[in-house]
Amino acid sequence: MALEHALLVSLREQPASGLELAKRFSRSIGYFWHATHQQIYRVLARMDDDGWVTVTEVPQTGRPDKKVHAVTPLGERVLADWLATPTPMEPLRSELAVKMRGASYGDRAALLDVVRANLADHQIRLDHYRQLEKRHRADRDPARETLTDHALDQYLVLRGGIRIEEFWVDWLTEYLTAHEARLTR
Amino acid sequence: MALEHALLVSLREQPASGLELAKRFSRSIGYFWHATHQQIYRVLARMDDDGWVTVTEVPQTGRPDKKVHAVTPLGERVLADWLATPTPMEPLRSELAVKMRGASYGDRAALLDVVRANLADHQIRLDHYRQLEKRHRADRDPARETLTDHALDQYLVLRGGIRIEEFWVDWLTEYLTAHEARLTR
DNA sequence: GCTGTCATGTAACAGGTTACATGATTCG
DNA sequence: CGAATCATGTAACCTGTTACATGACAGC
Repeated sequence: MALEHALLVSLREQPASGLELAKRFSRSIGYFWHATHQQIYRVLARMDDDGWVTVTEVPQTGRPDKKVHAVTPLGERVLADWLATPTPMEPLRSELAVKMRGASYGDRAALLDVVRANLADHQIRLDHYRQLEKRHRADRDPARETLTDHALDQYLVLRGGIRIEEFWVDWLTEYLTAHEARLTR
Repeated sequence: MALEHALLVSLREQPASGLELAKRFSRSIGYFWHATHQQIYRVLARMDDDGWVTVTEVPQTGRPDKKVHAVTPLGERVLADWLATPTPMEPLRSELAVKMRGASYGDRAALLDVVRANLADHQIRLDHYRQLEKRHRADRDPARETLTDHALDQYLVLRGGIRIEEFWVDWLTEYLTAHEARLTR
């Protein structure tokens, strides 16, 4: 039950419509959380019912009205409480890892191709995140002390995104290297 | 829909009862996949219906009978097909990361404690995995060429477990260090 | 005219979690 | 005698995914 809270974080940064939230979730927050618009609409409706957010219909020219959601004082309290409660350690869940482990029960060459495709995807995403980091440094350096606490948090979460993609690139490379060494023997 | 396939991998390594599988999932395979016994029983029943596994009741002395599941030729084909199909890149989903990002909307000191607790958990798990790796090396080194392909896969997935825990330890340490530096300023 | 974007939603289903239930045996 | 372990399961619920639906405007 964390999508609610992820939405609260995003809405406290900036009130938004359902679709705007969905777009944010494929960017920054999306380093570590993902949600489709259908899911977001459903949860937003519940949050409105529970009084965590208020909804304001904003008319627009040349496009449909949008419903802008903003966090209420109750929502702020709910978020603050959640932030202070311990989070149990979450295990990574990876289909690819299961495939790598079971490789000998199928066509290994085909599986190595699957791994290569995933490696390429992670490499692209890593490059993208590194671009973002570069832009961030160009904006702020060398006056790092001027960062607000929240901007520092955003930066550090981006660092996490970079690190997780480095994990994938390094690990998948290790896997491929070990098996390619065998094939040529 | 990957629990089925994870179970097939585990059952090809060694036929097992539901509870035995649940235990394995909190160990080796569990580096990257987790499942409770309730879920495993439900999925095993479906796999039996679909003819992917056969069930043999094995009487035991002094404890309840167990139902040992073994993979059928059909199950083997299903597994091999699955192994050769591409896996889309899976985003990491982390509640802790959302909290770190939203830290400024709550009590930051409390959140840093939450992060510290998670760091300690990951450190313990990393130490455990490193022990396993050490044991593995002691068993096999320096005759690494004698490893079967499957044993190599098992080792490389353990390497992934080590790498992911290193990711957590390094990243959470970076986060704490950056914020602790602020507090003492 | 077709495709894409903005914007909101419904419905059905699949997957995963939590709580509860049963019954025997072993260990302190 | 009580607690823990082995072993299997049911039921209710929550979360997340996929497919489908609507309607208007913008750009090629």
